[in-house]
Parts: sequence; C-alpha cells; structure tokens
Amino acid sequence: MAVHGPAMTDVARLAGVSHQTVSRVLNGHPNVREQTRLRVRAAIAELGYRPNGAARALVTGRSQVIGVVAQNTTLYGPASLLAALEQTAAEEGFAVSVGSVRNLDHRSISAAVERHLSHRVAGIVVIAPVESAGEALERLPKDVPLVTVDGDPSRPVPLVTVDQVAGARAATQHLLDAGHRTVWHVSGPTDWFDSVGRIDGWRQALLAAGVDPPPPMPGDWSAASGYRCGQMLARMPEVTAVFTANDHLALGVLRALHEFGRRVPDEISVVGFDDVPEAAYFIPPLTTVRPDFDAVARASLQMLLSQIESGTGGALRQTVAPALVARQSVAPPRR
Amino acid sequence: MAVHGPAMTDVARLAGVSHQTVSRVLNGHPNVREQTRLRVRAAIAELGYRPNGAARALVTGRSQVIGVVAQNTTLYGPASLLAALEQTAAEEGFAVSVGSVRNLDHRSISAAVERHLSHRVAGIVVIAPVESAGEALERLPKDVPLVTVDGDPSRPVPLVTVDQVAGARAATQHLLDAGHRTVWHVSGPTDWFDSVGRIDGWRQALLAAGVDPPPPMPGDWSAASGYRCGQMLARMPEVTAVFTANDHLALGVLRALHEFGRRVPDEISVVGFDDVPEAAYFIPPLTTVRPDFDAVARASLQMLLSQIESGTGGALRQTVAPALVARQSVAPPRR
DNA sequence: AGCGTCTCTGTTAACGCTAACAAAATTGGT
DNA sequence: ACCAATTTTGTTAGCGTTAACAGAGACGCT
Repeated sequence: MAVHGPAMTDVARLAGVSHQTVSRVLNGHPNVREQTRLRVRAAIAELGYRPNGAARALVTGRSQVIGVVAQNTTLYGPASLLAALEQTAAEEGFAVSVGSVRNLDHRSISAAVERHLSHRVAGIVVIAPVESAGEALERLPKDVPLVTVDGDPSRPVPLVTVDQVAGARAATQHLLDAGHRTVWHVSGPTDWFDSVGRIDGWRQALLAAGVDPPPPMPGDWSAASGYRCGQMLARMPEVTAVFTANDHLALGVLRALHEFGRRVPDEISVVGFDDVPEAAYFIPPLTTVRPDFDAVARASLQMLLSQIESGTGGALRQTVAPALVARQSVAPPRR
Repeated sequence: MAVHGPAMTDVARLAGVSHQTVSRVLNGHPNVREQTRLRVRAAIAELGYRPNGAARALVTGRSQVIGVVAQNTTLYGPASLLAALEQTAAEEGFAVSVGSVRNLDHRSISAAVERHLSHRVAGIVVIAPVESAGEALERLPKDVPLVTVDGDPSRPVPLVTVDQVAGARAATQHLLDAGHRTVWHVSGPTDWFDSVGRIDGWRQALLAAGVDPPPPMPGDWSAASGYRCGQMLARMPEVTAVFTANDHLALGVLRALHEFGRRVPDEISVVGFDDVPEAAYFIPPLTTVRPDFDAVARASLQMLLSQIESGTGGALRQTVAPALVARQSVAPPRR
C-alpha cells in the first residue's frame, strides 16, 4: 500500500463511491453523473492515484504497450524510426518496449516476439528488412496485431514502407538529368528489401533512359564497404556518376575518390540515401534522398491501432514517398 | 482461453500436478522432485505455455520491465547506449521500455517517469545529461530503483558515467605530445554534463602543460555548429590543433577547414570524441576517443538489478574509462 | 397511483499468478 | 517398525482491475 501507492478502492472510499464507479470515470464511461465524476477526479488528484497497468492488462488481456522488434537500433534509419514510433505511441497513451535482436534470422525474431507476447503487448511492430524475418512472422499467432516496416512486399502482412524504388529512381534520374550517360550503383546487402528496392529503382531509371545498367557493387551499409567499392570505382576512368544505397556508403566512396585524386563533383558525381544530419557536411555536401521517418511511424502506428481496436487483422499496405535533397555532390560530367 | 493461450492451470492439469507446482518449476524453486519438474517442463512445451507477465506483475508488484528515459535516441551516443542496455537487459530476462522525451526539462522527465511507474516497471534508467533533469529526479518516490547515466555528479543519485574528463585529457595530451603548443576546443552545449567534463579535461591537460587555455567555442553537438566554429578557426593562423567535443562537430570543422584550404593534419590537427563508425572514413580519418557504451550499459544494469534485488537504494557511482583511437587527423605542427 | 424505461450506482465474479500455510510423502536414526 | 525432521506437494487467499449483472432512483405515460 505504502510502497505501491493507493489503489482504486482507496480512491473510491475517499470519494464515497464504489470502486467500479472510479473505474467508469477512468475509462470515460458515459453513464456517470457529472457531480460524481468531479468528486472522483478530485479524490484521484488528492491521493496521487495512478491506475495499475498490470491489473488492467490481466483482466482485459491487453496492455497499453507496443512491442517493437528491430535489429540494429544504432543505424540511423532504425534509430530514427524507433524514436518517431515512440513519440507517436506516447501521444496515443502507449508505451513502447524495444526488443532488439542481433541477427534477423528466424530464431532471433521469434524469441524477441515471444518475449513481447509474454508481456501481453497490445501489438507488435517489426522492422524486418530481410527475407529471413518473413518466415518467422508467418508462424505468429494471428490474433496479435502486427505491422511490419520495410518488410517483404510479397507476404500477406500489413506493411508500411518507404518507397525505395521511387527514391532510387529519383536519385538516378537526377544524375541522368545532369547529363551523365550512365550511373553506377553501390548497393546495400542484397538480402535487405531496402537494397532490392533501391537497386530496382536505379535499374528502372536507367532502362527508361535506354541505358544498359552496369553491374551493381554490393556493400553492407557501412562506410568501410563504401570505401572498398570506392577504391574500385576510382580506378575506372569511365565512371562519372555513382548512386549509393545510403549516406554512409557514400562517405566511404567520397573518401576513396579523394584518396585517388578524383574530384567530386567535377570528375564524379555522387548521390546517397537517408539524409543523415551529417550529409550536408560531407566533402562535398552530399546530394541524397530523404525518407520521412515520422510519416512511416505515424502510418505504422495508425495501422496497428486500427487493428487493435477492430480486432480484425487487415492486410493493408502503405507507402511513404521520399524526397530528393540536392546539394553539391552532383554536377554535369566534364566533356 | 483460445485466444490468450493456455494458463498455468492448463499446464498443471496436463502434468497431473497443482498449478502451484508449475509456478515453482517456472521460478526455479528448489523443492521440486526432478521427475515432477520434467513432467511439468514437458507439459509446458507441449501446450506452448507462456507465463502471463501481467498476472505476475500484479501479484509481485513488479514487472520484468525496465524503463529508460532518454532525450534524443537519434544521437549516436544515446542510441548506442540504449541498444547496449536492451541487449544486457534481455540477457537478464528484462524487457526495456523507452520513454523518450523532447526536452530534458523538469516536467517532461517527470511525465515520462510517471508513465513508467504506472506500468509498474522494476526500475528506471535515466539518461540525463543536463542540469534541469536533476531536479525532477529528486522528487521521485524513493522506493523506485533508479540509475542515472551521464547525470549530475553532485547529486546523491546512483550514477554511471563515461569518464569525460579522462577522455578529454587524453585527447588533448595526444595533441600536445605531437608537439602542438596549445589546443583549441569546440565544446558541446554547456548545460550538458558531458560537455562540462570534456571542457574540464581539456583545460586540465593544458594547465598541467603550463599552457593558458584559449576560450572554448560552444557548439551543440551538430556538424552544422562544428562547421560554424570551423569557419572561425580557419581564419586564425595561430591555430594548429583542435579538440572537438564529438565526432560530428569534428566533421563540420573538417569541412570548414577544407573549404578555407587549410589542410588537415598538415596545417591543423583535429581530434574528436565518440568514435562513430564513420569517423575512420572522414577526410582525413579522424583521431578520436571511444567510450565503451557496452560497459556503461552493463554497469548501469548491474547497479539497477542490485537495487531491485536488495530493495535498498544505494548511492553508488561508477565510471567507465574511454580509449583514444589514433588515426590520421593528427600530425606534428609545421614549423 | 401504477408501471415500464431510462440513467446511475453497487455487488460479485473472474483474470493468472505468487505467497503463506497445511498436508502428505519421504527420509533417517534408533 | 516407529517418531521426528525434512522434502515435496496441495489448498486457499489475495493482488487491482474490468465485465456482467442487479438494484435503486427519476421520469413520463396511461
């Protein structure tokens, strides 16, 4: 009592009503006399009463907590998404419980989801950018509200995603528009849907321009792998434009090009993806594509909440368009 | 039943024991016959039983959840810390609930803490790098296990922190050792304890070398503010060495110096702080100080768990030493 | 006045688990 | 084989809340 604070019955006693009436006030039930409602509110304030979420969760079978499963919350994208999700959830009165996971393999994901389920979360958001995550998701009890972000477009699971294809197309087109005859691509890991989408968009833009796409160079999102690819690109005199799957890869490429004395954008133009806050201060400032993480978070949460309220598990799909941010890393090719 | 999965009584029935015995097996109570234990385990596996955390939390008064309050989980430091915290907590069987907060003022912090308390978290970790957070923390119910990270060293609250002073001293000393006569400093926001500590360490190293510290230039952690400071530094011919309070500031400085044609490290040496993964790919690769976020997370959690178990609220203090990572952004001054 | 129909409030019974105690089974020493 | 100590199991009573139903007034109609 002393330690755990007052309970509903204490409020009821002080207000001179039954605990059930207090419950009704708390849950905004209509049939409570205005005067009673005020008395209860006053008692709540006086005692500093705070409803016990565990008890509520026990009886309703659902808590006011949303579980998020993500892999590497240190990467800029996932971190931004998580923060946005948390903000949005808080506005709706939900807490967010993170379950990060070392690998996005089947077992790790299941384990994280299990942990969330055992806490009886109201719903789960899975940031599942790779193939292997999909399997784990299909075996889930299907009465659990679930939304995937950046997941597999081919699976029948509610999905919110940044329009990778459109973003990549815009980036590539921007380079073509500047006069480049073709655009090379440093991609992310090919088992990530994000990567696949960005490769697709890049390829589409080239094909639409009647250009045969060169082979994409696979990276792993890190500046280190961008650097390695950059070392190769720097040695190829015909390369004048590069689109990298994220800004960190671009940083590595910029560094390699700089070391080889190839000037950006004079000799080679570079475009990234993500618009990390530092991108404007790369040398030179990086032209990139900015996904709207807030919009993604809002859409995911809205989708999740509608499932929670309706009880039905719709298989919706929502896509958020990213925007090109032009800076100084792009210029027309020298002739 | 069907929707919410089997309960303890279902397991008990299948195993031919009472639900209390199941509870004992689950909680590792010693006095259970080996044979019984196995039978119960088998039943649990067969039914896919998952204990109900809400019910457990209700009766014990504590959930297996740790609340984290942080401001900007998009910044590299907090994000890394959060991820490490989550990993460590998961190993101990705890989930982590994030409560991010727009501002670290008194009211926002209290609100976030309230939200956690209403979910009956077992303990709270506050990543509270600024002064204003301290007040909010002192009014908390003192029976809640609490640990602050990077908080106010002068308050009687359990605290884990990176040794900012030692890190900054090492960075500054490294520059002095290279032969520089003095070292300039681009600091973080001065209401952050991290910044204060780094300023202190820098100043200490200079004073110990018999040098009068130049005025620190205040930034706000962002590359943008680093760039602004860099523009000033670039115009000052006497500057040969700069220590920035984090790597993003350093990036901004590097960019400004580059624009002004001042070469790093030939004319000016730069050292950062944080060792973000990209720092090795800046132009030139950045010498920096690497805090051990995993160690901080482990220490915080251990401190929190010992409070949870013992019930006592010790006012411990623990400091984690960072390590200097030497790269190519430092060289002896030209003479 | 009498009676159904609202609106408001109270009573009781879960939800799934652990704690405390009670009972039964096992062990060991004689 | 018998009693006491010990180990193992079962029984009961909550934890704080919501849901379902029951009861008590207030109101309008015949």
